[in-house]
Amino acid sequence: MDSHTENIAENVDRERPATKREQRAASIEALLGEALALFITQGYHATTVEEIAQAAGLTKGAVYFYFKSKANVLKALLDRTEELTIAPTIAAMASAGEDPEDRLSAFVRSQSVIGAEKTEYMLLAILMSAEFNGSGDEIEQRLNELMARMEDALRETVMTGQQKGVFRAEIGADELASVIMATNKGCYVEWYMRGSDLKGQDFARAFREFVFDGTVAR
Amino acid sequence: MDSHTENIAENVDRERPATKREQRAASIEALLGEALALFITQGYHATTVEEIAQAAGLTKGAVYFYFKSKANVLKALLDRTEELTIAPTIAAMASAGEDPEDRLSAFVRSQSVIGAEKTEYMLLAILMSAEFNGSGDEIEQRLNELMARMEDALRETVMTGQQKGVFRAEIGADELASVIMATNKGCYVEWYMRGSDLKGQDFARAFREFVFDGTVAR
Amino acid sequence: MDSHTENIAENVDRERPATKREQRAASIEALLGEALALFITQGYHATTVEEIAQAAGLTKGAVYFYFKSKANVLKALLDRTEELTIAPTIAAMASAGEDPEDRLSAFVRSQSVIGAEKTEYMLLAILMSAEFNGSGDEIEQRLNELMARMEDALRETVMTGQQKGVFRAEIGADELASVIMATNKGCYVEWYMRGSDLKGQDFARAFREFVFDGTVAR
Amino acid sequence: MDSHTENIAENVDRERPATKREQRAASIEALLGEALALFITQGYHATTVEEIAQAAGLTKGAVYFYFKSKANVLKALLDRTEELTIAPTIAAMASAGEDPEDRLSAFVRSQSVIGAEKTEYMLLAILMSAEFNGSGDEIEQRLNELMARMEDALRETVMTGQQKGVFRAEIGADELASVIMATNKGCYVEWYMRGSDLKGQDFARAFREFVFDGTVAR
DNA sequence: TATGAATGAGAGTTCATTCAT
DNA sequence: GATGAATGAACTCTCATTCAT
Repeated sequence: MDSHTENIAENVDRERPATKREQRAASIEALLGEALALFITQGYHATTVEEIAQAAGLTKGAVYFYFKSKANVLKALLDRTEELTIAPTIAAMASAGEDPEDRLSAFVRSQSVIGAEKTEYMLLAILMSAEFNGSGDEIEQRLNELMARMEDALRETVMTGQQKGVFRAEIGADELASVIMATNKGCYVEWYMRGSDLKGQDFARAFREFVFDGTVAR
Repeated sequence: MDSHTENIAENVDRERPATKREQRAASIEALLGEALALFITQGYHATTVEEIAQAAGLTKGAVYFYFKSKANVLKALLDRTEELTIAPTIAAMASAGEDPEDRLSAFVRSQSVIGAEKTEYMLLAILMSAEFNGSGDEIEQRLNELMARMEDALRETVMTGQQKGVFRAEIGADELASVIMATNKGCYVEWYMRGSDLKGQDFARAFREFVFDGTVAR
Repeated sequence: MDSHTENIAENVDRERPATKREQRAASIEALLGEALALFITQGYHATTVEEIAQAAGLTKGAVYFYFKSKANVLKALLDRTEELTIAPTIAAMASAGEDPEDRLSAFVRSQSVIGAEKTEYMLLAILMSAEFNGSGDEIEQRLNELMARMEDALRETVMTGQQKGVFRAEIGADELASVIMATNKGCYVEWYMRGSDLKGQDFARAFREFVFDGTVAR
Repeated sequence: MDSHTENIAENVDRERPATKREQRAASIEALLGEALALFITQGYHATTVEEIAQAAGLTKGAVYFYFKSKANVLKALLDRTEELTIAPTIAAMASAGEDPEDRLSAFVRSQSVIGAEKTEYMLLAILMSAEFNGSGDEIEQRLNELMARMEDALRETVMTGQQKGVFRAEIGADELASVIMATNKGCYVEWYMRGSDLKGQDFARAFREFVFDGTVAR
């Protein structure tokens, strides 16, 4: 229906959208995009609503019109993070079959790809986890749930691998899974902070080898 | 009760220091200690000068009397971080001899020990790096130098190891060193955030194995 | 009772008006009704245009379409207040003849009846007088005129009564009339705020006796 | 100790107080005084913290330094209201003996005197009651308690008088007491809004006669 | 040595209002 | 006839900082 309308009005001006629905979508997209970039580079608290609005070519009021509060902007971004990064990774692991090595491989590959394509969303979850840790905020809870979903899937895979004798068993599953996650998160942050100095292919490969060599029993 | 204690512990009264010099030192110590804990748990920006002062049993004015600014409190803590964590690790690597494996081992052990004993200082450097990243602040510069000293030492060791054929050479030294640092930092943060759920021995060991198995050529 | 009225007014469908004129009238009626209730319970400034609109099942824009401004909504309500409460009371006094006691009685009865039937409109005038007092607003002027009309009629009656020797004369007419008005207003507000705890008949009677016994010479 | 100091430093400058304690007291006094005037003339919500501060020759920050929130400024004023107007009136009634007429007389006289001397505090309670009515605010509760104390004392006196046959008994005690309070409150507001037009002596006398003649049985 | 009063810049948020559709 | 996007001014509140004492 919507696409039909677009087909008719061929050279639709995308900067000043014709319909209200389009305008709404465009504004929300602009605001979320700028907020994502700003939250990552400056942190949530150090970013002002005014900055987000101005970066999107709007005013503060527009942010509150669409999101009601600054916290809701972050929440909307976390919804996307779940959808674009957490869920795909868990799905990739699930569809990799029963073999723990395949699952770990799926995890590592999925995160590698996301790290290349959706870096910012994953980074957001990691950085906000640190910023909101211990705040008692509702967002802290949300972030914990988000990360826990991935960590749970990882821990389960690690345990299965240990039971089957393919993953190193002298270390507790919880601790091993935690170090994997730590490496994963650490690489995201490092890549973000030093990315321009590094070769992406090499960096991603090193990350994968670390996880694999560190986890698989020899 | 209090006076009784005072009578016993002759002139070393730490609660009510006899001399001005001691009082000065005690106040500074209290302020820095509380600031360290608060910066880590809440972040720098989210921590108010008032909170620091109150936690130390003083008032805001005292913070400004001793440190002139909030930023200086952090700088003082970063001085200690360098002294207590960065410098010892670099020294340990230096005194490990020429063998790259020994040096890497020294790095990994040193960080392991620090992770157990001076966690907070190292954590401070890592968390503040994230918080100040891209701020253009003078502190950002200071943090970069701090971390760079450790990363430079690590990169040099990695390069030597690659040249001698003992470290995996198919990945650039810069990228390999970065993943090591990423794992290191990631483990600090993970330990800080989930420490109570994890067995420290296992976690530290997993960290060491990750770094070793991921770095050494097979 | 209400459905009976509807049965008489045959095809007056108030929920989905057939003609635009009817729709217009229905929307205006809904908006004014909700605004009246909200201004009384929350005050003018504490009531938002959005609240009024939502309560009437419309959006903010509709309020501005019909009334141009929030102030105009109040002005429209004050027009009705004059028509439904002030004017009838003055008319009742006028048609009570020349006898001051009859006139006072007409005032007191009229206000008693209005207090039972049109409480909200009279209350609006009283509460808004307090809220806008000293604001320098145009509405303040409007409210002053509204109340002055009633107070003038009352003062004149009091003066006549004093001259004829039927009302107590040791107190100035202005002051006596003011205390009558004060009692009147006070009772409206008290009834509004505590109405559910009180017996209306008794309360209204006490009001009438206060005014009469306090005014008539013994 | 403090008075001793004052005695020594004879011509103490009261505009720029010497000691911090004096400065604190002076600032608080100025802020509360201006807040009282503004809350009465403009209402609580229509008064900004900035206005209060400026009127007292200070800045917004000072208000928050002393009171932590705008609501606390009002609460502090309500404490004074209780102390200066409610409590004295109840005390006057209590010390008037057992005779209901004496008690009513004490109430009416006390309120008359307060109306002349502490008008603003009593007015504050009355106006804020209207403004906060139905807000669900903590302050609403506080105001209800405040007024209830006076109303309870009044109702009890009315009941006793009715039982002894000296007050008119054909009207419920609750309703009679409510009309007395309504008259009382109405007169405060009327006096405040029209005071400059009226003779205070006459107005106060009219108020007293209204209450007495309306209450006492003939 | 340390306090407490006070400031001023700026944050998040609300809301009456406008206007294209 | 009515909507929904967007604005801009104003509001409450926070906080690093200064300074007289």
